[in-house]
Amino acid sequence: MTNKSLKISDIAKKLNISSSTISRALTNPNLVAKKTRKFILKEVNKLKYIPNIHARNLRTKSSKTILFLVRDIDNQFYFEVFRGIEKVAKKSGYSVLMGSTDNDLKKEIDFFNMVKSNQVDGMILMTGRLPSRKIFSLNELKQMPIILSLEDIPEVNFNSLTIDNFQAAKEATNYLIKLGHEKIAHITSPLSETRIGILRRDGYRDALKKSGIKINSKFEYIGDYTVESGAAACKKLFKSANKPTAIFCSNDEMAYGAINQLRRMKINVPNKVSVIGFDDLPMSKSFYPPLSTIYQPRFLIGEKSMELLFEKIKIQKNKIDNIKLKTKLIIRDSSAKRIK
Amino acid sequence: MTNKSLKISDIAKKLNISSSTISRALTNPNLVAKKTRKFILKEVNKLKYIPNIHARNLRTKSSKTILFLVRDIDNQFYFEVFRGIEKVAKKSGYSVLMGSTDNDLKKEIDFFNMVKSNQVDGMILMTGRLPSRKIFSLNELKQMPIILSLEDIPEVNFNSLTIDNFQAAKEATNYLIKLGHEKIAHITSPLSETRIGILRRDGYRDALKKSGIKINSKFEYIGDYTVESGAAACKKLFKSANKPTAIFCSNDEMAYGAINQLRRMKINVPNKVSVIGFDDLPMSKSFYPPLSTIYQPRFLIGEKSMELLFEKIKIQKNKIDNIKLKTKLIIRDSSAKRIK
DNA sequence: TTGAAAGCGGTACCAC
DNA sequence: GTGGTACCGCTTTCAA
Repeated sequence: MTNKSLKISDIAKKLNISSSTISRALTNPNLVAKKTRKFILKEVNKLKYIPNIHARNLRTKSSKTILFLVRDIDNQFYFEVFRGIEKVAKKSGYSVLMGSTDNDLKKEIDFFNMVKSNQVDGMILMTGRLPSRKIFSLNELKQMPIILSLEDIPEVNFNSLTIDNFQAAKEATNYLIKLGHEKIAHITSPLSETRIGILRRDGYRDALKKSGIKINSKFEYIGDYTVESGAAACKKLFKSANKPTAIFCSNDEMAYGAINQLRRMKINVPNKVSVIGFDDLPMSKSFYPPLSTIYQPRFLIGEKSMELLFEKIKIQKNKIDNIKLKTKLIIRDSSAKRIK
Repeated sequence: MTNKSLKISDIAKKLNISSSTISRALTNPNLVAKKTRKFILKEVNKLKYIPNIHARNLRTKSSKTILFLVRDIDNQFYFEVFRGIEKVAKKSGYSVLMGSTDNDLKKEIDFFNMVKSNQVDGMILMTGRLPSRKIFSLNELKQMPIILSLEDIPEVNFNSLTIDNFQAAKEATNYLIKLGHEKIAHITSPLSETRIGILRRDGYRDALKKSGIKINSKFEYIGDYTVESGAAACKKLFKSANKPTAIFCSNDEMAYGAINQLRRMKINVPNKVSVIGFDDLPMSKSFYPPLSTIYQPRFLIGEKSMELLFEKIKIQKNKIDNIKLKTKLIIRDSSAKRIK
């Protein structure tokens, strides 16, 4: 671990050229005569020089790094989003880091401080919440190079990218109705923390209402996005005398849990009960039965979020247009016509 | 995005105390008189001062950050490992970043350069390979604060932590034999890239041999860790006249694929065919049927890897003891007695 | 226990 | 197009 690491001044001395020129040759090649540049780059490569990033960042007050902050890093959903972000970021020479709050308030504040202290140049937030106003004022937050992605926080009128959750849920429910189902249950997202759950539930309710189906609160089970809650929901729903013939779940994982539980109870999916999810996780197409679900354009979500962030970094304020993306209903084998 | 960010000298001026003392109060409190310290910290908190990490890192030549490098960041396997690493790292005030090579050589070299240039203080490698000797000499690599985790590269005698893959595979196969199976197929890891696949296959073969079962190369299918390859394997295995009654898969995902394919072919698991995986991913216990598999102590793997790394950072050389961890066979519902 | 000052390794301004 | 030099913000000697 001997760290006699090479610096610009070493190369400068060796080549009898000023540090400034070396630096320029490395970061602004077109400011340097072609001949000099070639001469320098040749030596730099030969010596395998690596710039000290801390020195550079200190001087430029920029790290060319952006942070993608999520609630739980192990959720399969995020990776394609990450790749979308990375693709756009890379084009401008930025790297992307992924951070996870794990519902830890302290961690969350640390990440925001990374933005505040310029340790990263910006942040894409998918956690659906902001730190307390006691830590950062709303005004301060709005000034920061941050984009809200997927989970909007409308009260604060922050730059954001969302999908149309209401419409997507409505479409899924309408599809079930078209299949002949009337007793349609819904396993929701956790409803208190984020708005997404409410929007999807309202989409579900709206579809029922518009089709003249009475909303039955017994058919709404408040889930928490886990496989286990999907299973628990089914246990409860099918204990009752009035059993649903279809279930719309607010994410795929709960749909997995629901289907597994139905199987344990010897209730066939989709013949007896249709199940439909939300997200279209990678697993869903190889699940058994392959899961009907709402596809969210994850890669695009990442790309567009990053574009928004770049825009915000550039214009340094909060006045850019927000974006709302469309989803798509994917029909596979977990849903079928109601057999009367 | 106005960045009038506060610095130590600002506080120094305001408090009429030298910057040195402020810095000490923040990083070496016991070098500062209690009274002064309290006075300083009170102001620091009030002003919400955040140290400039680039300046600090530049000065100390250490970032208190370590890198966890994997091949594909979206593999569920890694997260608990990550948490184990993080737990140990945190105790010493270190943060952990996770990086993914995505099989991109350039990316890989970049990550190694992060270590070389002190951008991170060390690295835990789970990619099972080192960059070409043309980029880094073997000697240079060995000097670097890097630990090989899970995927050893024995030719280079690098510090490493592994699990006993041979033994684990043998145990899984023996268990199937004990259930009365003799026609046991094996879906392997990709065999050319890493040693793990070979070790597991050899463990499988050894179990058969020791039980007097003839090794049948037709029963060995070379997989690639994906769900799809598990399904493809089954398609092929069950087209033949000589069908296996049990399958040992080199990871859980291929087991998922195998089970789904068997179901499509109306072959009941576990009544007709037993399937056993390797890894015990979070999904496996809620899979249908719940998957029998080899549990790898992921959290412990993370903790121990980080401890090894700290040791290596401390003693600055490659002479620490390597570690080999034990696995555990988890029996669930995807395996059963052979029905004759 | 505290302060002054040097310096980490780059970049960017200014002059030529 | 190139060089000299100040400076980014922190830590760490050294001296008091």
